[in-house]
Amino acid sequence: MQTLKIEENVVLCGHDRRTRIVAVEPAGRFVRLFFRAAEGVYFHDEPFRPFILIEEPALISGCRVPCAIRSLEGQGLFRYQLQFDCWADCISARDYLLMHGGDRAAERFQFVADLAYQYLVSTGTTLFKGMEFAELRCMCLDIETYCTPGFSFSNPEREDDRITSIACRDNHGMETVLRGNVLAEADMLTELGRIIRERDPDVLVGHNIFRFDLEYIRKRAALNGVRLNWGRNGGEPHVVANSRWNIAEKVIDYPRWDIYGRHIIDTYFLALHYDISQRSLQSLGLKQVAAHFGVAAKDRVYLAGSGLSQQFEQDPEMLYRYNQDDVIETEALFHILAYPWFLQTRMFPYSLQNCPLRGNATRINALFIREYLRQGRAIPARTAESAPFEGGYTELFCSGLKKPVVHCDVASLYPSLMLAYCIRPCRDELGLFLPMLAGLRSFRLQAKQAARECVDMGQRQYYDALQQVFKVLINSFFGYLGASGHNFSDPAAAAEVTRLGRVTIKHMIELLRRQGAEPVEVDTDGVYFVPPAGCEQETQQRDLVQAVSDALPAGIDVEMDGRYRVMFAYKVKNYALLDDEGRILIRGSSLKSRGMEPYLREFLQRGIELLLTASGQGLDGLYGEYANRLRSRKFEIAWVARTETLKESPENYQAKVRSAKRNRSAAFETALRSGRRFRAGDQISYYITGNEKDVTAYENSKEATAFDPAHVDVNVAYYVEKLRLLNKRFAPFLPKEPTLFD
DNA sequence: ACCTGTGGCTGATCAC
DNA sequence: GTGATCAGCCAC
Repeated sequence: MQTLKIEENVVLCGHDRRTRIVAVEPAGRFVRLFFRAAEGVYFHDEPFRPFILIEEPALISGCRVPCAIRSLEGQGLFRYQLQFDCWADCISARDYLLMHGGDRAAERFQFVADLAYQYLVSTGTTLFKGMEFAELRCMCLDIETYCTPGFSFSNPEREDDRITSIACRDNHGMETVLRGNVLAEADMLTELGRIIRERDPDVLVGHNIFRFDLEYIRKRAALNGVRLNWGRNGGEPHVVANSRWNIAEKVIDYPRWDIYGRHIIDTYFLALHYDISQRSLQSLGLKQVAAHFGVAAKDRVYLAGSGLSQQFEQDPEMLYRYNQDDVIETEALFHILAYPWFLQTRMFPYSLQNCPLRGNATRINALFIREYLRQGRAIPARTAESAPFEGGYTELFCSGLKKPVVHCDVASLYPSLMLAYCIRPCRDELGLFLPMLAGLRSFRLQAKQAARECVDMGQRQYYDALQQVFKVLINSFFGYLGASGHNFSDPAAAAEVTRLGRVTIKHMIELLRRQGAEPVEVDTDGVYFVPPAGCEQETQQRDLVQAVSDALPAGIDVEMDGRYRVMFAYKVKNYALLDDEGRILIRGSSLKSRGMEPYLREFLQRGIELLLTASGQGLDGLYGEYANRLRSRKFEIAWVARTETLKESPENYQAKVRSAKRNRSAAFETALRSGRRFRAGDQISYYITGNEKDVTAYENSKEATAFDPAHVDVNVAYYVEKLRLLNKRFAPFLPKEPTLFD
């Protein structure tokens, strides 16, 4: 087996081979590097010159801060690298440039306010080289809190509320629950600090640790007069900034915490990352995510969130077990979800904590900057906001039930087009883009091959995770090209890639038609089609797809991706499939959105099953069953409640409503009425009250947690109407009913 | 102080 | 009622 020599690729992995660095932190005029050795962690300090990239030295000429100027070669806008003696000088110079650069000051220089990034970029070092994931010491942390009766959430500022239990566990055998009925809260916090310093973890892990545990602990520590000396310099965990994390269409507001010498990883964020690409999680709660990955704690204790306080008073040992189960699951999730980030931290100039918080394009941009600076080359200006460009070709040729159906697609369409037609960013003078892409693709193939050949399970997992990481990066190259605000992106080149994509897929459809196939649905890089008569065998279908592939240009390969007994083609990007094993696959937001109330989602799923397996026979009965259940009011409130993610804070929403920038919405109105503080990224479940089917939702919504089974205020008419409308969607696809006129 | 892209469907709300 | 617009979620 050929070994993967990815670390020899200086563009992808940096040009410095130093190993076992686990943290980079400021230390006056130096940086302090922390190394993990067999006997523990040691550090040494190194001189460090933080930098600002700039158009011309004249911009800084009036600034008294001492700096060296390094000239960079090439046509890029930023032709000079200012180098400072220390971080504070660098910040002063940045402020000077902002003050004296005129209207477009921010465009005339480039500064990244991340010390570790700057050090790693300018030295070509990365963290964790030469280390196994298991050597990284991580400690999971979870607290339980007491909530004064009458309130639905614990508040650290309320007098009687407090921490009742702290569970921690590291990956080297330490496991403890600090008990709130034995220790005073102050002693719990002091003991927690002692454990952290003694175990000296590189990573502190928690589920929702950013938005809950750290905040709560800090407030209770302040009230109790306990100093949280958790850092490797004895410093306290502190909020650097209130930050905002954008991932896909989601926005999350969170306080960015820092602990000197350690990384903080929130498995909630990692789960969200996973869900954005897989869309398979029911919820992002610890228990649901753990169940999804099959790592729920053995004999897990389940306690309802609202009952934790009573549990503490009546039988605290049960609460401690529950708390302990939480950290067991958090650790299991960390091992699954953080591994790809550990691998990426060995490549990109970011800390483990920051790597998942940066977007794909930002991380790719950092690779360019690192290599350009190493070669002493000027950096182009960040791409301006570009006009929107056309994307992939989509079309539904016919709707309804089709059988049988084959799916074929072009293997990684956009990367293949960029490589086959040499499409690259115009300002990449060193020509890094395509070799990087080709390198990643070759490494991915090698990693996949290695994973297949591996006998050792650990090795196989390593190669498998590695190839997944490469896959994500490869696919991000197109996104990078089309993005604005990065130094080497080029939206015009991205538009050319999508244009070639449309040409390619249309050519493919034409070739399929010539073979007698009937295309049903096409989306960007793949086609569902009914094979021609006499092409029922899998081998025949493979041959057909191969013929199409052979007729396309070299480097553009079409693969058979799946074959199905029946397809329900509803609309573009919305369809359902029945495969040979009888499994049903549902795609598209109109057929399986999580924004849909559970009873509707369930009804739709069962309806689609009837459609695919029995041409829709039994749908009337199904409708009756659901309507009756609604009318009987015999259901949990969650069955009809809608759960939405708030994309902004309620205050922000109110401001927009006031200035008529947006309409009112039930989710926000419910959040505002709750009296609780909601942040962007929080979820809320609500149901509709009243008696009329067409009530205004935002005036008649109630939070699901406030549901009192005693008053039955659920608006059944409203929910039956929604069911009726959903049921009507099936009508066009059912066999024609005989009517009086027939 | 932060940011990968476009295309499409649905429901809620609001102006007309 | 109808159409426009926005927000949310999803496919690729």
